Amino acid sequence: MERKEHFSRKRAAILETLKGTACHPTADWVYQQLKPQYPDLSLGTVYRNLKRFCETGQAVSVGVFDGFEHFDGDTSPHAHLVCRQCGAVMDVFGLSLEGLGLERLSHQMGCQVENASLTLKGLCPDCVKQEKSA
Amino acid sequence: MERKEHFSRKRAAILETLKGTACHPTADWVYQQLKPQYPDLSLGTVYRNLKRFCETGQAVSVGVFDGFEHFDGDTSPHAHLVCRQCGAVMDVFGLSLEGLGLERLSHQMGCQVENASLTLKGLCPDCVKQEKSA
DNA sequence: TGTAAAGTAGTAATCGTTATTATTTTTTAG
DNA sequence: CTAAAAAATAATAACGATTACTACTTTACA
Repeated sequence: MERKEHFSRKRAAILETLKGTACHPTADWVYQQLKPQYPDLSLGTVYRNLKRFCETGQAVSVGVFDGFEHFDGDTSPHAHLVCRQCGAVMDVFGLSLEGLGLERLSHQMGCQVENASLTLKGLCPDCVKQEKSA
Repeated sequence: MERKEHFSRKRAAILETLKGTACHPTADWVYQQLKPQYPDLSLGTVYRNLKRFCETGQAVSVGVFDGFEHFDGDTSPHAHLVCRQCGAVMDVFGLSLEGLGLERLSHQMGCQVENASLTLKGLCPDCVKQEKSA
């Protein structure tokens, strides 16, 4: 009596595209990437599957920036940098939240912390260069 | 030849409401709070002023959760806990990002970090209690 | 293959947010 | 104390990312 997943070709392609990029794409970006290969792909399908991946833990939402939700196929804990100039979202590794004392704090507050996300805002390397040369 | 700000009564009331609550409200929440006292208040005015406060540094956006942008009148650096059960957004003080080495990292990456926000997800104290008693 | 469950395409609907325009409020000059 | 200019607002329409819906297609499995 258990639900059986029908793993479609398009679902696989969406997940593969998400896992294969480091650009933390929006639903529309994934859609545009796959459209040439799957001309009858529907944008709704991309939205539905991205949402599903987040629920099943195969992906995470990085957040909503400038009105667009960005996704990440890398579910390992790491931070992100959002560029205020070009809107790019980049991985930032090497910032461990282990030493912050989250466990002790959640015990003190009486809450339950299941996830911690660190988001930096500023300028990406490319936009830093452009600003210097200007 | 400089622009002069006309500080209206409603703008002051919106900022006061935002500064006077710890609930990290949405635009609509602020609107509902002020509606009894200002019956002709327009929701657009609340949106416009909240956006303006963020631009002028009088407030910050905590992020978009479940489709609603949440604001905070406390611009001092601190983290937030978003409850997945009831949607509440709470302040979390006592988590300093000073020791993470952001400066060294931004120098290594060649980027420019202007802001760092830490957002925790899980259960707020109230929902932890409810879950225990269930 | 055949059948039922799951998935998708195409389109309409939803709804938080923003833009627009006429009107009102605020500032400041005379 | 007026009055004109600048800024702000109310009311409404428009926008656009996301979701819902329905008929059709694909997948899993006997």
